[in-house]
Amino acid sequence: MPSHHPLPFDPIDRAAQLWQDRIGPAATMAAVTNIMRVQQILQSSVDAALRPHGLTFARYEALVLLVFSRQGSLPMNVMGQRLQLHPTSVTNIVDRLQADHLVERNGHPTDRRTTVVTITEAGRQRQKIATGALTDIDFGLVGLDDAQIAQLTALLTEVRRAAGDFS
Amino acid sequence: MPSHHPLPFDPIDRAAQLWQDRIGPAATMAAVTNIMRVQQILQSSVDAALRPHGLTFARYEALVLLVFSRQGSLPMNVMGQRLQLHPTSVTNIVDRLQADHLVERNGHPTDRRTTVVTITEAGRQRQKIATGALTDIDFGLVGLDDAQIAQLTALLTEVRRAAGDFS
DNA sequence: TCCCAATAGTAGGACGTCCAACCACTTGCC
DNA sequence: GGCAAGTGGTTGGACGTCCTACTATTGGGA
Repeated sequence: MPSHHPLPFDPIDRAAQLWQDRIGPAATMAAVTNIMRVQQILQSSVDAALRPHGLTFARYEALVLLVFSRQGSLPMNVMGQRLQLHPTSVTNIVDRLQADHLVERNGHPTDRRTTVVTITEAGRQRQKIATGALTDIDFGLVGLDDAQIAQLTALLTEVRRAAGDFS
Repeated sequence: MPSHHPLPFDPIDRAAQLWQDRIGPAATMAAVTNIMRVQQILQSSVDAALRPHGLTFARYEALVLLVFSRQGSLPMNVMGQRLQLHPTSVTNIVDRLQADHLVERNGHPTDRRTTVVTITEAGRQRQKIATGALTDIDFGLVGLDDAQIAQLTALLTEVRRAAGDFS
């Protein structure tokens, strides 16, 4: 969290009003700015909860993905597809998890281009602890009831679908 | 955009199902993951639209803030409050805008600790052009009608309020 | 069979964000 | 008046993301 004292007004709403006066319809701009800011808030909260456990949200997501996989292992390119990350981001994350002995890199038995990432027992334990820390703070998502959370998910899923994230 | 081919299924929804089976209620996790991913999509779209004009969304927002200010100038700390950025992020952004001759740094007349940032004429022109590029792509926000966009803004504003972003 | 396009992963660099630490200046209080 | 606490901004480092470029390997078609 940028740890600023809260403003006495909503800066996004104020910017939207000025935009409306000076430029034109501001609804889309306001929505996008809201997404950007809420993401930042959630990222901060989640990372703060994970810091004592030596993880970031990006690395935590990778651990969860591996825990959910059948063998506790996946090729790097599959991880990139599921987490929707650039190959270089996967390399970066796996580097750090490996340095922390939470995952291992192994060669693929038949395709020598492919690197298979396997979660270690330490990785499984770390993931469990981290999951507790995150559920304790509700992933930083505050202020909404169950119906509103479902509504939010539905709206954002529609955006992802329209953007061609999946079909 | 990570430029991956779209998956034939929604990876977030799949993760939520596994979470539900193995860990517990997944609604909050799914909502948070959706926000993270949609933010990433929007950031990519917006930055791609701005790249030909030598801007990023962060720098664009700073330019807009200055254009909207009365004198076209604001102290750095005020910029940080309005954009809800860490002081070091403001320094970084102003550095780059200044290197591009889109803003200037000046001393504050009475408080010598304070640095005042002023937009240049080139900055104003760049902002206009960039705004056109962004409105052309609807800020990357696709798939929602006006009512849904308003609904999304309302939900996210509530999250920001509950998180103590403003009062 | 052999070559070439496609695929998997990595290296290096840019960018934005944050934190910790630091210096300069200002303000408040004794 | 002077010192301590607070404020404003920068520097240096960590992290995650992306892009471009590169190597190694695979697989399909001439």
